[in-house]
Amino acid sequence: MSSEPKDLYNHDPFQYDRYGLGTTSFSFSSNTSSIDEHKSPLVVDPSSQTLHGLSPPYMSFTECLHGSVEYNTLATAFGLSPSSSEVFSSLEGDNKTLETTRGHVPIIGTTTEVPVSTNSSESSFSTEAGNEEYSSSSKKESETKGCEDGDENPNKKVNKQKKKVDKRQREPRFAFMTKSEVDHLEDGYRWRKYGQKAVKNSPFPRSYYRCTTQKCTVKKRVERSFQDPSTVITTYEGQHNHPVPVTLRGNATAMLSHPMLAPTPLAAPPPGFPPELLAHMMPPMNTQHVSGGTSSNSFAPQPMTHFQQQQQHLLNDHGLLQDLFPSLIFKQEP
DNA sequence: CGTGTTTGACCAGCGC
DNA sequence: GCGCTGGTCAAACACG
Repeated sequence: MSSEPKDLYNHDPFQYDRYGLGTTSFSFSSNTSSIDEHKSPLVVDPSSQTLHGLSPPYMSFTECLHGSVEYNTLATAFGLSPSSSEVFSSLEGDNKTLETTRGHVPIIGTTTEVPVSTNSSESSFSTEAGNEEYSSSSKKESETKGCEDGDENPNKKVNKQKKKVDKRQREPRFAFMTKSEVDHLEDGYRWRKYGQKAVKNSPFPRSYYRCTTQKCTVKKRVERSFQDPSTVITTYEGQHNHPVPVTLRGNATAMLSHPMLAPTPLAAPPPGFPPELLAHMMPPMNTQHVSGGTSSNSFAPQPMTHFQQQQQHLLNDHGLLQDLFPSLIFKQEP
């Protein structure tokens, strides 16, 4: 952790791991139609302590995942299984570190020690299921529509804001936590910071970023856990509708950053999934140990797009991932 | 000059 | 209704 942030910033997330700084926790959070817009999917961090197995209440879950990132484990993690819910529901009482005033998203699963690097990576997944339709309860949107047709609103700000809001749709959100001294982790995409706000009960501000690619509405929030300042919580919202900018040092990050490289048979993270997370997810994802269990998994089976299939095919055929991450375990073939 | 950051202001939603 | 907070805007600014 004594490395220089600047240096780190210029490296891809995988290198964080190599440098021993990339302990990452993840939290998926697809919006549900029932989720209020203000129910931030932000990870409610059980804190790194939990993730590090220092907190007894969560040990069972961690234990269960520890050393065995079975696919069904992930399935459980993503599947809103009762056990998981129980585990993390307790977090709410214990720790409101990252709980927003408008709501929070419990972490419903964890996985640890994905063999990405020599360092153990510890991850936690969280999701709120479903995201098919945008709840009409979104006041912003409804209002926008209401004002859309006839407004020569003198207030330009309001006008533009409404326009933007009008475009806004229910986007899948997910978050992950990373042990890093760098706030804004390089994930392959180009981001433009459009805001920063002080976070209640936290000395660390929250930064708002937007993908700079035209037509891409993906946003992300970055904040630092005040309980564990070494932990950065990044929340992504939306899906990239474009490839990763090619300028990316030509490394694996660029490829893995591709929005379409995230799909998995069971628990597909939203497209636009950060490579950092993918680095952790890939192995289990490619593992075909899909336990039949969680068919009710609400996070699941996003049908692959044509492009996704192409990418998947490419990876499988040429073993690109294996080449890039020889340390990863791929069980794609029997 | 283009791109990205900073920062104060504004708006909307929620809880009391 | 009011205050608080999250989220966003946009002008000013910085930088290569």
